[in-house]
Amino acid sequence: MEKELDDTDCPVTATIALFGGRWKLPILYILSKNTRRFGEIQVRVPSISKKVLTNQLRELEADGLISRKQYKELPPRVEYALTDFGKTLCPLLIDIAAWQRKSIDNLTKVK
Amino acid sequence: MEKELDDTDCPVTATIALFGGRWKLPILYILSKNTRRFGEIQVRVPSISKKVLTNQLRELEADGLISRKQYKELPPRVEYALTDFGKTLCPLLIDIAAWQRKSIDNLTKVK
DNA sequence: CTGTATCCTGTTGGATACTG
DNA sequence: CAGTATCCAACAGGATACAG
Repeated sequence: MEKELDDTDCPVTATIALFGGRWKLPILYILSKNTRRFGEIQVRVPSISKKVLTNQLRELEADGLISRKQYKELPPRVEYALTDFGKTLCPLLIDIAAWQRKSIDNLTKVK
Repeated sequence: MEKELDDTDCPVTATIALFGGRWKLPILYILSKNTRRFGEIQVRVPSISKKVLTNQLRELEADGLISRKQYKELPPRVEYALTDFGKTLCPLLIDIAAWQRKSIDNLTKVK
């Protein structure tokens, strides 16, 4: 009866690896609303540098959560969107946002 | 109509700050099952050092998600448990675990 | 048992400049 | 516009030793 985490500890850890990055959840949330260009994402994630944003996007792409479509134009245009797999996270994003709204008192109280 | 993240981007970020640490979600999950002593947690979170575990526990405590009860015994005993506030995260933990189970194929595929 | 203190290394992330 | 390249500082995290 000491096996209670074999099914959910490692899984939880694996999931965290997907969107545990400091900016990944916000990015996923933004893309859940709209396909967005690089600059649009950057504007919507305050105080993230191009370097870090690039890195986070690459990781999300490598994990199959988002897609990257590059248009061969001048000036260049790149659009990011959730993949079908990434879209399966949307309910979770909504739950997290709902939990936060419910708990905002506690959050601000501690701060 | 460009306000879609004022309500949920920052909130998501704030929530991530609570359990975004690499080990926090596993720790919370473990404590959602049982009150646990320091050593018990350490055994159940593979390859976490005492230093990091201590740090994560302190942060979770500071955020009001877990409580720390120290017994003045020899040898010392310390028990960690979810606070009422921490318990409100349980449904979220369950959702995350459920999502992972549903998506394990994609997860292993990408790896 | 439950930590703290110290040292040390690797990674992360900011600033800046540059490219196609 | 959408990055890449480079340098650098700060912090995270492991190993080890020690303490109450």
